[in-house]
Amino acid sequence: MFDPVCPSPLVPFRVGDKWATLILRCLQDGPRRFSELRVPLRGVTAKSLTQSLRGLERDGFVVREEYEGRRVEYALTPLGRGLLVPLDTACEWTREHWDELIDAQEAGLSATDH
Amino acid sequence: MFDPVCPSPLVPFRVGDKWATLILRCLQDGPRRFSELRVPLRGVTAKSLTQSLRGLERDGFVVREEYEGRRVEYALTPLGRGLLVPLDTACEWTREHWDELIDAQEAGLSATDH
DNA sequence: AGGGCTGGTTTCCCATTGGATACCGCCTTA
DNA sequence: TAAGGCGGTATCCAATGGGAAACCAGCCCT
Repeated sequence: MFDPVCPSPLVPFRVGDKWATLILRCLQDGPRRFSELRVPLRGVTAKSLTQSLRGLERDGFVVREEYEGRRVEYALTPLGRGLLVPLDTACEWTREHWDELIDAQEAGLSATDH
Repeated sequence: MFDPVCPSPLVPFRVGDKWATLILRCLQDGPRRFSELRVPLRGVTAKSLTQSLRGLERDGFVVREEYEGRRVEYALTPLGRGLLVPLDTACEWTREHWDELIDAQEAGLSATDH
């Protein structure tokens, strides 16, 4: 899922911007630091990560907590945690219909090639 | 929902491009013609509608059926109909948490104003 | 014969998204 | 004291998304 060559862009569901769902998923097991998020989200630039986090924060899905020193943690709010529920439904549907999705897409693509 | 001043862009869920979910919703009660889709989808240009329909068709969520004369109908495929299920879950979650979403968003906005 | 409707296509243009890169102040550690 | 990690910002740039407007062929109606 976090692999740069993963086909997740094929998934018809998106939440917010490109990285938002992945960030929510990264936070589901507890708060994470900025640099801890950059590891699983391979390929995300600092700018994009900041942008997405600011968006999620502005919309109340994530809180930014600054501790002593420069330590900063991002955590889900109750609202953000709630958002994971329908997101999981969507992910599960996608997994269940993955083969159909791929087949339909390949059929659609080969229909325009010729 | 189809009103041009409707706040649906605030919803954190999107499927495909800007018009895709609305098109799917328009098709849930049966096939519709191109011009029939333009009515409820107020403000959609012919180009955008064509683009979205081609995308949904390419991905196997919608079929384009050309009948005698120039009559053309768009209908959901089984896959497209299935997609409505998790989409409904997402819509319902959004409706249930609408007030929280709005409140959180206003709080987030006023935090940057000052 | 002309005007309108249907189902688009084409062109142009602009705003937004997001990647690459360089840079930054602060802090800890060696 | 220098090096490196942390948590970003600033700048530039290319690709994409999507609206506006013009156009079009084929049909139907009068």
